[in-house]
Amino acid sequence: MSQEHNKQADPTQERLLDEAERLFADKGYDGVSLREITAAAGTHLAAVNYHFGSKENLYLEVFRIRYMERARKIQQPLVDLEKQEHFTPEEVVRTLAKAFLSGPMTDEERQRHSQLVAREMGQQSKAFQLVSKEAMGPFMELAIRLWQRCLPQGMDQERLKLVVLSIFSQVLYFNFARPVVTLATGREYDEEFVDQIVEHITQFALCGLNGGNGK
Amino acid sequence: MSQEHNKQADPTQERLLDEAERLFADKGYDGVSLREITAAAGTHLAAVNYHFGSKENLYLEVFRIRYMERARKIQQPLVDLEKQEHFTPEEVVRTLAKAFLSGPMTDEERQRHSQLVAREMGQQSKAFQLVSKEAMGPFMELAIRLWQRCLPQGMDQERLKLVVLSIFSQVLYFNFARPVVTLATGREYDEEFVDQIVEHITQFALCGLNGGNGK
DNA sequence: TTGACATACGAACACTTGTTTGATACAAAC
DNA sequence: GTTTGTATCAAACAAGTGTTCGTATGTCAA
Repeated sequence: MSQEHNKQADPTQERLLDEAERLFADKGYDGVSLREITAAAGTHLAAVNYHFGSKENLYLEVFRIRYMERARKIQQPLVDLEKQEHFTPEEVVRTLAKAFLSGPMTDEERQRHSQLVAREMGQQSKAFQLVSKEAMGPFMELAIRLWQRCLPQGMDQERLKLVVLSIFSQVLYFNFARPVVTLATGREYDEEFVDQIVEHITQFALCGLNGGNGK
Repeated sequence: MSQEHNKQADPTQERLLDEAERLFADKGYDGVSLREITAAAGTHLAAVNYHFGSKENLYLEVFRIRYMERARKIQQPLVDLEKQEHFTPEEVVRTLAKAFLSGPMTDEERQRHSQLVAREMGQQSKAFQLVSKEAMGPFMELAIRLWQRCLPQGMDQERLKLVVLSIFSQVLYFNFARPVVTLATGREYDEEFVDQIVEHITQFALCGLNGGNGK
């Protein structure tokens, strides 16, 4: 029945990674059991240790594979922007905000992405080291390069780093702390509201960039 | 030996709340066991169920008592500011940022405060409902009232809410995601750096307030 | 002394946790 | 056919989980 003689379309490993990511993002590492994950993936308990060795390694693989793949997708628009000859600071900020808040992924994926990383930001775990080295570090350097190229006046790198962190804190927050945002504003995360948030962050950061420099 | 015949100076309940808060902030609800907490508090396992009924209720009491007490302390400077006759938007922002980042509490307390609430922001738990209703809601209304009084031009409440959320995201992030900030900037959280962060957030937000409005 | 009450503590409870083992099925290679 | 390797699954493992129970200890009032 199958097109080819090789493995089926959606092998156990993939299903395990999918369900593990979903549940880890929802409840955190300690909040999910392997039985819950394997049941959701439609397989048996021992499959985790067979395919991934341990629970901790399954968690890390979620970051190495699923998380990093999305991180690259998110950075892509900024990578493309760098290839252009001219661009404005406003374009950089808006591209950045859009990439995190209304990029090509589904809404659920974006939320997962932020939830996963937000859980790791507070402590220095292996997952945190991976993310900060492979995703956040390069991302930060890229953003700084872009602004240093297009800002009319030079701005010292130290202040630029704080700016990047401020923007990053906002896109992260508006993604993962949705219950707070919804409660505070009374707005659901429909397309209109997300566009509004992107515009808000863009203006907010842009003024911070220009105004702070002028002072 | 004791001064009085009543309870000792630091009763079991208090020690339990202290250690529970510290460990919950560090490892999250599911990451800590009652045995770990009771051992740290120098008492026995059954003490938790005797004094608090259950693990979940101990967790909630940490928020009801320890967290809320600090939340009031943090809001106090803004409450005081509201009593004054005149103040500038810049004062509001700086007071707000200072309250969260360099207030009267110890540095460790501030970190705990942010870690605890950051863990709850993603989901709609009982602790989240408590915090958002008793602390974040009033805090947000207070900040909006202050700005509406002192901003030269009126600003619609909807945009003001987004501004408050943006500022809040930054103070939260710079407190609880310290590993990221330290890694990105190479700076430790000494007094000088904290002052720098406060100043950064102040300028950043202030420009966002004025600039965004003029557009 | 007697009784009542709050607190402290050890031991056990029933249950869940991550991990391991051994058996089974199935396909490809020799 | 035999062997080899991969994948699946049930069952059990030891360790850890939150909770409960019974009892001891101390203090204060009658």
